[in-house]
Amino acid sequence: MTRVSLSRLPGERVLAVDGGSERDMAMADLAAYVEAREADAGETRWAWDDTARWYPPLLAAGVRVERCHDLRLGHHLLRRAPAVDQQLLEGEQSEHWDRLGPSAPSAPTLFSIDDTAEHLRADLEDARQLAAVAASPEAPRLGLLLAAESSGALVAAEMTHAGVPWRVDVHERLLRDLLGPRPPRGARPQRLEALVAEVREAFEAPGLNPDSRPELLAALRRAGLEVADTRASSLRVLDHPGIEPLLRYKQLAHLFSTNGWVWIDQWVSDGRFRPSYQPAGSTTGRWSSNGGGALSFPAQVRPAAVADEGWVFVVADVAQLEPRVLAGMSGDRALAQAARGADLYQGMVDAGAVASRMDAKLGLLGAMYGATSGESGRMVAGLTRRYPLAFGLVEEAARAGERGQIVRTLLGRGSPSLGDAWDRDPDDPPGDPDAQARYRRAYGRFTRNFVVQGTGAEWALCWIADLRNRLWRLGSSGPLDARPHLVFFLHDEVVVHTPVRLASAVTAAVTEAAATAGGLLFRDLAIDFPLNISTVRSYADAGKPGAPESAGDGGPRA
DNA sequence: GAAAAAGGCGCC
DNA sequence: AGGGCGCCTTTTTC
Repeated sequence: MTRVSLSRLPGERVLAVDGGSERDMAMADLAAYVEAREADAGETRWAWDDTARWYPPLLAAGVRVERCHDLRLGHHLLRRAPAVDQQLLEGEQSEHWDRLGPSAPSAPTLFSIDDTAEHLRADLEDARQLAAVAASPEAPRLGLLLAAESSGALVAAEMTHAGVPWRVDVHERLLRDLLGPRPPRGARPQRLEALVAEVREAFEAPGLNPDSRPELLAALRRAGLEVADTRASSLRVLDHPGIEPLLRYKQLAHLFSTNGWVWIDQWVSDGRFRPSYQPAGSTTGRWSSNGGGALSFPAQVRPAAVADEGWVFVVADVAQLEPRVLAGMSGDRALAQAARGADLYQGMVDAGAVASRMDAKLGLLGAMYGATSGESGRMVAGLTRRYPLAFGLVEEAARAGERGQIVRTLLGRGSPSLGDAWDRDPDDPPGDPDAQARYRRAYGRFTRNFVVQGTGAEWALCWIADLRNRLWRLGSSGPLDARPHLVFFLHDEVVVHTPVRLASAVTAAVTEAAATAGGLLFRDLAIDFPLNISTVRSYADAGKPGAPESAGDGGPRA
């Protein structure tokens, strides 16, 4: 494996450092240089400051990169990793790496807005990170985590580049059916306007703006309805003729503002929905999204995600990812046994641990989220005796958090400190013992969930990293644009866009990648990660039993 | 008048 | 007194 670090130099130039040799080239020659090295051996690992800055222009030039080391992600991760000697990360320019945030998705990628990032020496930081990992007692796990994180960054850039196939005509028909024709800028669609009229009439409140909470609350109270807030769940239980149109209004208004015509204009181009992903954007290591709303891909508009002609989606999600991860990381063989099979909760019932599936779910979710009362809290107590290792692990993580200690994921990602979380709530001074105790308990719930959610994110990273490699090999005989590729990923779910003839091979690849991820994380303790997999023409049809590729997309096709 | 906060909803 | 996010609108704050 050859490591080549790439640094940006002033004046549109790039410095490539390969072992002892340095090469200074024009930015315009970069794609050809990278392509040549990739074609040559495929044994190069590129080390660069930020995949989101380097990779999109390479992809645009038709260059695919096999593997990389994302120094920004690596630095951020190692800085918070308890098993890393922090002194090894310090040195020339290290404070710049400390300050490096994610690059803006819309920023021009070839021209930096951040001057300091322009002069960062990637080779210096790369050497520090390698030394820091090598010196750690957890070097193998940290190495795996950095590799997975960097692969994830490649996946993110590739998914934005490829985009989710999007039928604007299907989406617009859906909007028209529900809302009416597209209204002029600033106006409500016909159907919404009609519902507003209904609501105003029912509450005898002419001029009421249902989007205004104070106005709406006042109108509800005038009608004799005692309600503390205007949430749909609070309104649903009320008995008044105005409630039904109001709920309908809220639902459609949300569709209109969040995934309406404006959203199409902004996020769909050339028949592709291109959200922006931010790997490790959440402190637990989960991805976040800073454009397009990839984290809430509403079911309402999924019918518009339709595979190209002759192509299909293979959609896969993991059943009960986090409980399975908890079984693996705690080494709880009883819970691992319950996880053998498609339904972990049913496995717990079959083992006689709980009376019903619902109890099993309540207990496990309560343990992972920190429920203290109610049905969920009671189930936790009973299940702790049955699964002491698994429940003990999250309990210990919560105690550590309450003591103000850092916790870590299986591969070594550290949680943010209690102090770092303070600044979210600056008017909550440490002086008030009551407030402080509340805050510590809240932090304990966070650390409790952190270890499971974070390790779940690590499993998912390993999954998509391995899947990416498998998909590439699957399509190696065909031309670039005929290869199966990932188009969407969200925590425990993937969508692969593939030519029909490769769909069954993709299904196998997704399954094998899940097994690989489990093996990487949990080694000897075998944990099952069963997938729900559908092959569909439209994303909306995924997960429906007995909805094969023949299921329609609603579109007019021959 | 712009920025920040808050309420609400969507996803896992 | 259940974790993590983003985004939209209105309201509040500076």
